[in-house]
Amino acid sequence: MTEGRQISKAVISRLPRYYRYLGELMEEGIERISSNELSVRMKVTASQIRQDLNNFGGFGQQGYGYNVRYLYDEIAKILGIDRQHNLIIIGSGNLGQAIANYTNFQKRGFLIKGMFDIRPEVIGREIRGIRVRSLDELESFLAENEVQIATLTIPKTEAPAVADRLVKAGIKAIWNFAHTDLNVPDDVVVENVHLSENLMRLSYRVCRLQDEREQKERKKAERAHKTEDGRNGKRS
Amino acid sequence: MTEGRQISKAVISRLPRYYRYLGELMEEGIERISSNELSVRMKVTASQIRQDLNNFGGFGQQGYGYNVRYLYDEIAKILGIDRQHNLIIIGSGNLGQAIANYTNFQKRGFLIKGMFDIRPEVIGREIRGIRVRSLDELESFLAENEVQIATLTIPKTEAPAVADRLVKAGIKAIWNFAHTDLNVPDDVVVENVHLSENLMRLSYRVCRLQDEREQKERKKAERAHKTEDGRNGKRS
DNA sequence: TAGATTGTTAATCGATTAACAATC
DNA sequence: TAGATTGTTAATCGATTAACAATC
Repeated sequence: MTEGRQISKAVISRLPRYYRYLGELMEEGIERISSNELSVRMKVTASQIRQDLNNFGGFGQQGYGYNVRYLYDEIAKILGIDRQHNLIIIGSGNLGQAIANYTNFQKRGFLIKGMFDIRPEVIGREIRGIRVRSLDELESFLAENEVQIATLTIPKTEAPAVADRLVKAGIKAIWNFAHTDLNVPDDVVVENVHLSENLMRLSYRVCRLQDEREQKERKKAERAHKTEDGRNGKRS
Repeated sequence: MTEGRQISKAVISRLPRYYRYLGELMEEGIERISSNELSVRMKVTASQIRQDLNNFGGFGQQGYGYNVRYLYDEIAKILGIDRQHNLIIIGSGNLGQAIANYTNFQKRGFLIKGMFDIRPEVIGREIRGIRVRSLDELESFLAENEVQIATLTIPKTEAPAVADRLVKAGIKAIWNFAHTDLNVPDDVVVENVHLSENLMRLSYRVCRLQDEREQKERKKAERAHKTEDGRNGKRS
């Protein structure tokens, strides 16, 4: 991995997708692939693939292409999913449970060490063998357990205060599902999953497509109308 | 709204965030705001805000700024969240339930018309007053009900086949939570929420920050070592 | 060796920021 | 009117694509 200059955010956000496709190739038993073949599958340019990968070093071989397994492992290293990440989930509602139940995360080295909630009726319950603790225990738990990542699946009203507590307790990263932005120091990573914003983008695109369809139909109707006129009036 | 040329994806993806901040301003009772004030709150440049908004027309007024309420409503129109969107949820697991239970979506005009599953033990259950139907009923349900959007909260193995059925049944948009890409015709919108990819980006950033910290400490240790040498050896 | 395909430089394209005239 | 702030053009910056020499 070439040290030094910053790698652009756009490149990073594409890496997990490369990783996913390489995983699928491995499942298909494909051992090598050229940037061109991969570009067809992924619907991106071969140039972009080569450019992206060369940010981290030469993983390919001229005249051969890329070794699928090797590239897969290298990307895992870059993304840090070869290491173990300990995480806690704050908010044991449906979303928190969905994450706790998604076994692929544990497979990728993301280990759920604890779950927290403020609702008395859920505290003490077990979800996939993880006990739901009272949020009061947050600080003492973090003092005793090494945890890097906190998942925030709580209402937006509670999120900023909890985020502050997490930062004070030394958490390194927050995976934020609350519908609000969090203010944290520079050395704390926040990755937002704003589902409602995602749904609005979907809405925009649906509406634009609908508008297009309607416009097309209007034009069609207009043309039909003109032909009608032509029939009744004079023809050139 | 100025018709014509395509608006860039980057602009669209920022609109929901503007919308969120404008909503908060309204709650605070703020009636007008300048691009500069807003830029401070949102941590973007004022130039970008003005440039973004002017893609859709002049919503502001020189010497005054923007009327919060007016801008809020205009963005809602652009995003199409002033209209009603009917949706179904396919997969009634934790993630599907989380979406069904998130009342803000209904508030924004996204109405959940039905839920579907293949697991016999959940079919017939009610979630927030919505009955979980067998996936076998999908086509007949869509024939009888006007539904634009389908939310896919099912395993990646099932997703492509279900997506095909949805497209055939005339669905206009898929909100895809399955960890796979879907192949659909051009006139069907897909918005992906790939949580595992999001988590990998988080992992990358955590690791880079950790590496930085470690490097700093190493340098510090080196410096300390040199000083040590200096003490024992000669000083200039 | 010849053919294939990478790694990398150069060219293009698009998005962001700066600047300022228009105007409320 | 003077001051403020937009709308918009121009300048800069960054990301994507094309091209090709290097090399397996």
